[in-house]
Amino acid sequence: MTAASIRARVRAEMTDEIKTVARRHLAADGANLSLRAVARDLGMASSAVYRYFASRDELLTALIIDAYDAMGATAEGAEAAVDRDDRPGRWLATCHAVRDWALANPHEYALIYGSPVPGYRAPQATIGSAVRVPILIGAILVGAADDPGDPLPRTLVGDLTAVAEQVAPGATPQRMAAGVAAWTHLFGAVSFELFGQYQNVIEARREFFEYQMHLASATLGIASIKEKVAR
Amino acid sequence: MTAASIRARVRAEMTDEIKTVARRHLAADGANLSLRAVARDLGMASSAVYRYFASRDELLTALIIDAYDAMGATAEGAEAAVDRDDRPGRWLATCHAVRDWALANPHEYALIYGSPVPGYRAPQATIGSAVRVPILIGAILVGAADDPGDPLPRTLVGDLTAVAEQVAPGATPQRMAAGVAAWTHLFGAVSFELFGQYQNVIEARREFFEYQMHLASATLGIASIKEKVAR
DNA sequence: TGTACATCAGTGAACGCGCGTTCACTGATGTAC
DNA sequence: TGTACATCAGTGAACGCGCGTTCACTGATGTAC
Repeated sequence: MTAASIRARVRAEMTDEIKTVARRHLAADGANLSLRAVARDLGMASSAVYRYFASRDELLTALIIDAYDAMGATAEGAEAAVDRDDRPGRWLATCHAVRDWALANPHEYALIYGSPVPGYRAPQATIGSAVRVPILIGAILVGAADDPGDPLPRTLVGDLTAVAEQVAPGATPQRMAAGVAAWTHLFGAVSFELFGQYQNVIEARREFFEYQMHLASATLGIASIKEKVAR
Repeated sequence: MTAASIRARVRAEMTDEIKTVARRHLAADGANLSLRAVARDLGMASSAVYRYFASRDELLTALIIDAYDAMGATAEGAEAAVDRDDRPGRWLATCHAVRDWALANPHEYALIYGSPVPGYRAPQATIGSAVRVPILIGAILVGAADDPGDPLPRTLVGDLTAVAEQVAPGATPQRMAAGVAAWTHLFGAVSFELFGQYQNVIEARREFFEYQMHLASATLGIASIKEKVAR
């Protein structure tokens, strides 16, 4: 029995090692990652990798799930460290955690938020991990003061009620719309920075990001910390 | 002399044909476009393509410039059709033009706004075309009413003054910051829609996009058409 | 505790394919006199 | 208008490389009695 569990642990370690090397290769090859190159780096025959992953796509899927989970965990940790009543603080902490993780792991970020890999279809299994940051944002906006912005058009109420059920039970559809917009803006900003659109445009990247996410929090309707005091 | 110009025209047509076929291939291969496959589709030897493009990268560059120009031209056309005094209308027309073009040409969009192609570095020559939409947005916000949002931190004034000089001479740094934020949000929204992040989240895509860009225009400080009346 | 068998990790060769780029060449089209 | 030469588009073979996946296999490690 111990023997079996040792075998299992060794197997898990080898699996991790393959993923680690594969992550390194993302930098050079992007999403058209080469199994053979990974095996070469590990000093093993390319066929041996098939003991651990049934195909290249399965390895890619594992990397994608790991990336979502790593980003999600970092964001959750940063957000949890902020006073529960300080919604703007929680929002900004989440934003910075996402951006910091992306800057530290640009190729993994590109894997999950870049252009889709041609010929690759993400399986359902990735969703649970992909949704961690959205859920975090949802939690921040539930129960905040009045709905922000102009009223939500009738055509959108259905969609956003459904989203709220999944991600932020109790949020109004209108605030949920602001949440999805803020989520979109957040990842738009990180992608622009990482994908080079700010080159020769913005130098004070972190400051501009913070200012931008501050503007977004106004749209979210949680801009002022005074809300806390007022209650 | 006519003979020479015929030769030049035939050459230009062949160049276009190669690019057209290459654009078709973007769908299948993404940015790791295959010269040989393009040549095969054209019924010519792969070496013949080298009469027209010195390398695969040069073909890619041509496609990138064309894509920026096509998107820029569409956006300019749509924006020009709106009453000059109607800033929100001009902004929304620009947004919809960008989105419509992206939906109609998803792989070209991915080429210019997706993850960078590994090993490819865009030459300076692309900048002029890349900047057409930013310039359009700049023109919309120049001369609008008061600065929107909270004051711009001192650390950002330099960057945004420089941007304004390039893209919207006369705009204040603070409004320019709102402009860059809106630009970021616009392309963030289009990328999320195209890259599949709204799958099973938002069904009424066009309506949500419009609502989102309407929220963004509030941040831009041009939300209300009343501004026009007030003057 | 010792032995027979089953499981598993890893090998190395092979299949069948694709790629970008170069090079010597042919033949048609243009240019200059 | 006719001829000699230069330019250019396109060919086809070759170089040297890489890829994902399969398959029969060896040898070590575990399991059951």
